[in-house]
Amino acid sequence: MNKKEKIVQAAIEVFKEKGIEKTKISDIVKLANIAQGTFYLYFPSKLSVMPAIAEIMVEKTITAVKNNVREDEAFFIQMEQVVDAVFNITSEYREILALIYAGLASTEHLKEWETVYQPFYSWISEFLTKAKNSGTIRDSIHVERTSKLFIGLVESAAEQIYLYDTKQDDQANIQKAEVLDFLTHALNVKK
Amino acid sequence: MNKKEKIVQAAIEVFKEKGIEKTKISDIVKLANIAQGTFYLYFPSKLSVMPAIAEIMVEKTITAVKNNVREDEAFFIQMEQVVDAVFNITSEYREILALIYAGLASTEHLKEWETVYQPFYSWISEFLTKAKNSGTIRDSIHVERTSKLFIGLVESAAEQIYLYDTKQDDQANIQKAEVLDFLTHALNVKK
Amino acid sequence: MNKKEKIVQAAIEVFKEKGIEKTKISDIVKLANIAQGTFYLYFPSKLSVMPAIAEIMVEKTITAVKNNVREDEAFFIQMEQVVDAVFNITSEYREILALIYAGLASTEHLKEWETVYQPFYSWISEFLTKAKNSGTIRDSIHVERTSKLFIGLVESAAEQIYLYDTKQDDQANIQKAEVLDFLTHALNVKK
Amino acid sequence: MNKKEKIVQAAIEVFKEKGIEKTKISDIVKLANIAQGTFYLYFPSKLSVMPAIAEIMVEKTITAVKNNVREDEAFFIQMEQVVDAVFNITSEYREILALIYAGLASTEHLKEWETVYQPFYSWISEFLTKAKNSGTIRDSIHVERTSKLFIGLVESAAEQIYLYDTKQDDQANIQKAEVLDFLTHALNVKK
DNA sequence: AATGAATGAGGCTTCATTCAT
DNA sequence: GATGAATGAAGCCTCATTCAT
Repeated sequence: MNKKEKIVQAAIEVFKEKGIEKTKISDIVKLANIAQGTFYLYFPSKLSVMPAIAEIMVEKTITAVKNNVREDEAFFIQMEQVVDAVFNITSEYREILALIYAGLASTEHLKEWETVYQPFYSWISEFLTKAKNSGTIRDSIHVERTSKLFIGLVESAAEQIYLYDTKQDDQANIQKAEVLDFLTHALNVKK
Repeated sequence: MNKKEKIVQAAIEVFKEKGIEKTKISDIVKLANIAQGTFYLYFPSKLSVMPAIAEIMVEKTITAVKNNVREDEAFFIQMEQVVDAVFNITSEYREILALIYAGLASTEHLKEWETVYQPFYSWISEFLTKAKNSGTIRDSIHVERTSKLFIGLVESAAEQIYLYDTKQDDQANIQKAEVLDFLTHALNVKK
Repeated sequence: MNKKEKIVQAAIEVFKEKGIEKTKISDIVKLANIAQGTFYLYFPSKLSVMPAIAEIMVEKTITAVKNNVREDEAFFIQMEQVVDAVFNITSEYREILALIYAGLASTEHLKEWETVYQPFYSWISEFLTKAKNSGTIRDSIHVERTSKLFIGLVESAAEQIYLYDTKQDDQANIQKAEVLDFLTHALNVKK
Repeated sequence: MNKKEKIVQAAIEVFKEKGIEKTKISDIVKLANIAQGTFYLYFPSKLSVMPAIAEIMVEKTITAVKNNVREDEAFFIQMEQVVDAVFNITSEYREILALIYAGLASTEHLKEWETVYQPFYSWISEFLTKAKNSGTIRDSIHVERTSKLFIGLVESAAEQIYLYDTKQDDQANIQKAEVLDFLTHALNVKK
């Protein structure tokens, strides 16, 4: 692994562990096993690592979704699998997700966010397009715009559970079911 | 205005201007026109001001929603008015909202978030309950849980436009229409 | 003594001792017996102390000259006393003088130099005016401009001895005599 | 051009641009278009380049003086030509001259200064010797010592104009005339 | 000889926090 | 309660120097 990747990986770990505010650059380089000065060859500041981290997280999310969705299943089941995957990722990486919002929000990197998310939007768009073409969801769906609402809804639902709630698990299942039901109606899914 | 309020107002301004990470307590006290030491009589740290800010913002949101919704209108129209209000608030206070997420996320104050949001959830819950009782939306709706999805959906949609997008206005209207349509189906709204 | 003066005095000492390049701000504050952070309440950097030091040095020079010149002596003798005073100051504070040149030269403070020197120019101007009025020096002398040449000549002569030469003392006396002779002719001094 | 010369030339440029204190070795090698490590094959430190620069400047000065002085002119005219040449050099290279003083002053290289200047002193000595032998200047002149005063006077006069003054040109001519007059009397020049 | 990525010691600077007034 | 000058711990960041290629 090259030094830049090492830094990003280490930053993810440390941010997760201590939070952004309390993370020192010395923590990152220690974990990355490189010299303090080397950090500055690749990033000008602690926060400038955030977009790189965000990119990786979106990649992870897309990969998880792809891996979780069975090609041969019905749309409704696949939708459930998407929701499951997003909930799982949110659960596993909630600290990092929270800090991505924080990190991107507290800097000028905000504008990069949409770009980073684009591949996920695209995947969901195509997912919806197929269902729309096969008549599984209502024909009035605008797939691009709905893909953003879809992701926004599922992620905010997952965050409500994992980021802000202390309780979990059973709550998560209820919330998932609710989201699915909500989506089923919203998209007018034929089962 | 008493000193505590002065601090909160100044903190909102400065956070908005410079972001949380880069805001110094000295910036806040300078704008609040009080002495450095006075800050510590009211708050133990920079981030401990966040819940107070969040509270104000949720109050603003609820007030805006209440003021925007006409009692005598049909549910569908009212729903549109709710969406409008949330979009407006998000547009007007997007920096502060972003920093609230950032500020709460980057601290231990996260758990206070749900508490702070509770009044808004309650209001939407009641709003849905009335519609459910009058048969305007499908009977299978679980009002408490759906209120959270409802708010999560609308806010994430608004954020997609105002926080991350550069373009606006026309985009906003399209997004609003999309959200309404999405909700109409999700809730099975009878017009 | 207030903190600012303390810093200037300490800076003179430390610069003298270690040179500018090798002086750390921590050295200055240690000697001034103040906290590291206090330094920055008064000066933004190590070099920004230089003009304050230069001012003090010019003051010292003027004082030394004034104290060394006997009111009741002939102009030629007084001129000798002036040269003596400048040579003495240069000898005693050669490191500081060298670093003033260095410090002012290596920054943007260069322009302040003339302002700082003005009082010395004025004193010599008046000194020459009296001699000119009493017919002791040639009438064609332009006192303001000549005062600058006078000081430039004497100081560069003194620097040649004390700043750059390793040998001293006997050299100094020869140089002084030479300067005096040079000036005597330049000004056409009647003894 | 070999690497060593490249370094010296680049150092002159960068020192001129940013001042000594703020110049990094990385700046020099960047401009010299060589690798960081290569610098150390030729110089042990940033300041050790200074004597090489000083030498070049003195060479430039002597060359300028030699080129400007017409063999067949009267001493007084030649003296004017010397003053002109020194003023011109000071005007053209004032930043470098300032940094030479600064650079040599702030190190242990100070002692090398006199050595570097020796050729210029020698040239002026000989210049004065000829005038003395031909009876053009007073017989009491000690040529070696006077050469140093001569140079010191003219350079300090030029520096007062070009290093520290903002105004120029017309000022320069007045100052030159004053210096000439001063010297004429000091040396008792017969026209 | 030349390179330039990597190093890490150490100086710079900030800024939360204190406390005498 | 209010003040704000002073503090100094702590982290940032630079940049001279090295060394494997």
